[in-house]
Amino acid sequence: MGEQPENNLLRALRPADYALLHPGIEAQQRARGELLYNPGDNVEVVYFPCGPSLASYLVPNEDGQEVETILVGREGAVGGIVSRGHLPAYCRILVKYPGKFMRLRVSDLEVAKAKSHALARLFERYADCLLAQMVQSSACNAIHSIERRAAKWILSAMERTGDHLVPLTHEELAGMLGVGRSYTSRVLQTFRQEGLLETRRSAMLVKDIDALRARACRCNDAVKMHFDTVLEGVYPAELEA
Amino acid sequence: MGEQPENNLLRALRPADYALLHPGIEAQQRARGELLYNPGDNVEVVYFPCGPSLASYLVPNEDGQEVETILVGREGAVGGIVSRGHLPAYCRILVKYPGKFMRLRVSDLEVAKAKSHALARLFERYADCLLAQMVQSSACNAIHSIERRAAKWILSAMERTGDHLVPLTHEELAGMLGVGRSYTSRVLQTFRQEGLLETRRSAMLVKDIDALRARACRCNDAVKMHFDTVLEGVYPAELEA
DNA sequence: TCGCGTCTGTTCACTTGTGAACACAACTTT
DNA sequence: AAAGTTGTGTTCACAAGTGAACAGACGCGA
Repeated sequence: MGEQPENNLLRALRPADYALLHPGIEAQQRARGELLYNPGDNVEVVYFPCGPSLASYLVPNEDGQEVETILVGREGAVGGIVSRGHLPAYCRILVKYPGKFMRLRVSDLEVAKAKSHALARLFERYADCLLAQMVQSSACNAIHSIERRAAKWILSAMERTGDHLVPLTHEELAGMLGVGRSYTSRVLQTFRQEGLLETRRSAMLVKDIDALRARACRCNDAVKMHFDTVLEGVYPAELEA
Repeated sequence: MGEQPENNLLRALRPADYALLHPGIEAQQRARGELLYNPGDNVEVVYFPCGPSLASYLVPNEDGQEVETILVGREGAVGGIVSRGHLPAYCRILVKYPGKFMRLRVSDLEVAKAKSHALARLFERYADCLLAQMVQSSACNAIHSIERRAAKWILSAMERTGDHLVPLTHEELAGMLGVGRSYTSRVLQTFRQEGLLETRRSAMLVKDIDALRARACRCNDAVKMHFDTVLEGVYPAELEA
């Protein structure tokens, strides 16, 4: 595994630091819906989504419903980022968009952090961004309409996978947002009528990104700015988006 | 400052570890509404709320509105918990309930962490709880009614300050939840009619905690369980609540 | 004790979102 | 090609929440 993986955190490492993660780090293919952690699991492995892969944090609710809080793609990683492992996971985390993930034992990562200050700092910075993402998500859920949140969600899925076709049923989207399915369909209908997107079975095809952005809340932008500030000069420039 | 402060994190430290925080750590009195950090500030100081003091994370919105995401009381601390300092703050944090705060430079705390593994572990564990709190808040805002969230908020303020009288205007409560004031008044009216609480000017007096708990969502309990699990045997037993 | 600013209770017309329901379309399996 | 399963579009009666409005209550300062 000498070549650069398509993950911003890993690419931000200098070769010497990246070398510290070998031979423990390895690429894995993960299918849609696959579980990475369940609440209560001991977190012993960290996953780095590569390319278009996406992971999703889900919070189980008392009545069995699950709500998504954040998406993590190539800009980050999941598993022991804050806890540094060996603590029970609070959320369920699953693969929302299938593809390649780099996988590493948390304990190996901690050993590497102890050896390289720069590596440790990078993960601290990312952890701070993760917190920002969650705080923003909390505020967003409190005050933004379903329409704005739906638009935000579609955009962020699209931007991270780099594909205008977002594979997602109305039901799933509704579940992510924690809202009713029929209303989601209605929102999508208005988007469709205004030419923002087309709907396919189990997917939607974004036609007019700018117009869709205008309907979405700005929460993602706020978080992206924090990523830029905190990881400025850490991520290689061409990956900053 | 030899005596034990009324903060769970600090009390969980063995004397030798607590000694590492001296002489940098000092007690301060902070007034209601005082600002601890603004977005973009460099976080150079960590505050430990003592006794009934409360700090609150606020996320500014594009239209100037601010939404609260979490409250932090004697169970925790604010400032550089995850970022470890020298990164710009993402949220505004202010004093929601006045009182004593222990104050320490983040850099001094980091030096102490480097000297004591147990101390470092304690803060890692708390950081993980903080994340859990935020994730839960996000989910809660997405799916729980204003009534349930209002009840939750009042309970958690009450439990942390240990006083049945919660000083808070309807306007403030509405602001915290990110909702309209008039609806908040209506919710409080029904609580009052059912004998759950009485309303005073700029305050509410909780009369029937159990009944109020029944109207609140269980989000706080879920988070509390995580605190118990993660900090089990770390916090002294008598402080675990 | 008077006046003023703030907080409260309540109303009203309106928007947003719910949840169940049902016909139909699109894929899958055999 | 038939049967079954899953997703879609749409309706409907209803619940939850908004935001402006206003009268009056409270408590402070002069």
